Amino acid sequence: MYPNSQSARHPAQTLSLNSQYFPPPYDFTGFHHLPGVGDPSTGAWSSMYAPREEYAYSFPGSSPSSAAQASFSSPELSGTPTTAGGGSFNPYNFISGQDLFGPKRRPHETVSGTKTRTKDKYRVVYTDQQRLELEKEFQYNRYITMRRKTELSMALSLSERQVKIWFQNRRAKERKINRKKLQHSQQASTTTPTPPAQGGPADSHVPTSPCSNILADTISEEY
DNA sequence: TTGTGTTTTACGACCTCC
DNA sequence: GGAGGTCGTAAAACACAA
Repeated sequence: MYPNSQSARHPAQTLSLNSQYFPPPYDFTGFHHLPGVGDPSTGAWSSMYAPREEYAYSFPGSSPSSAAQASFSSPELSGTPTTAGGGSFNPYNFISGQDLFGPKRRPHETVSGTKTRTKDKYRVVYTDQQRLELEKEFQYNRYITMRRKTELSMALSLSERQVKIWFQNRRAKERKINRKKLQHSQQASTTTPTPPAQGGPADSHVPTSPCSNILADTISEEY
């Protein structure tokens, strides 16, 4: 259940944060609208793969950041009441009415009679900027450290709990994707006479990164 | 517009580790 | 015992075909 429990618990502590990290182009199929964001050809990702020290958060308004300055035209930023940015991103004030949860769990109320959820909303929709920064961190390290969690929560106006859960959900998403790829590769291997190559297509996206061991262990668990 | 499938937040249950 | 992991799931948000 606990892949690589030795290192996965605090994986970043075993990493050299100054080491270079060149992850592969990432498939942002999960993002509904990220116009101009995430396209390696535009250099929008150029900052996200920098070593952590060079990757200090610098949002528009503080200092230029290519990724952070990407233009957002999604309804989440332009029209949704939960986002007050409207295009001008303020890292500490771009989700009015959000992050009402705080680090501690809020009292629950009954939803639909049986389910308990936090009070104000069943769930909020994170802005593209928030997801982008979370994704950047995820690409750097599948497991966030406490320090980075604190930094991210402050930078993105999310609670640490939200950041933690986002990473949990993100890892679950990756496992799900890997399972699908594995199923497809297995189906292909059963329908075609030629056996699949070692490490199959499901592995092709795994970056060679400081966290590659963790990734390898995590992914190998799936196989 | 509406029905339907998928993705995204958020949680509870249960587990391991320190 | 607390923190944080996975897993399963609920429901909102979203995409898209008809």
